[in-house]
Amino acid sequence: MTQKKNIIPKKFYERELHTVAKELLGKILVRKIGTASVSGRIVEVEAYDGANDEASHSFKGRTMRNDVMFRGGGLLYVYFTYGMHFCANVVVGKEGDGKAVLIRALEPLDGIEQMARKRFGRKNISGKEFTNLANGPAKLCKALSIYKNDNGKSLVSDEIFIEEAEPVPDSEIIRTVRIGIKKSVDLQWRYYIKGNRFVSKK
DNA sequence: CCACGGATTGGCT
DNA sequence: GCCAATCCGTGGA
Repeated sequence: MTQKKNIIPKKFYERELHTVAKELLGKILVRKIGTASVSGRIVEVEAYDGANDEASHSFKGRTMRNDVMFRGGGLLYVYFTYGMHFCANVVVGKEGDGKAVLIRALEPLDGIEQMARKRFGRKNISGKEFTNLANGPAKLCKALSIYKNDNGKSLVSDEIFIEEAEPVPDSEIIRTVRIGIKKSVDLQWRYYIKGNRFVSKK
């Protein structure tokens, strides 16, 4: 099938930060690489707010690095960290807001052999390696070939987009503190699907 | 199973 | 200079 799928429209991303974060759970992130398609179900996210959130890249205002976060909902914000990793965010809200949702983990769906090659250099992998394909923010970027040149791209496009899917009921969503930050550590702005094998950390 | 530290670049003080 | 929205290998319990 080369038919257009149900790509989530820009309006979805322009709503309230935590509403968008929770509703992103269960949706499908799709990356087209040539004629191939690589995709995964979003199972873990974190919200970052420009205001009252010291852990957010946007907290201290607009700079060259975080500019995409301020351009309004529906864009991909990719940042480079620890000298070697990329992480992908969905920009949320209106122009000037500086809000985004970090995609922290995917359940691999299509293009699993492609992901395996990107992550481990071969197409045949163990069960443990399968669990490890995209269960972290930098791992999923490597699996989907998301790099710095993808920063600022529209998610309402043919190349990289998020597909509609059945919403995950509130009873299946765990809300807890974010991972790997040293500021605003008490905000419970991390959301993940209860019991999912591909969540990075319980 | 868990804890720890090295890798390695670029943005900001 | 400092240190980061991370990952992986190593070493010990």
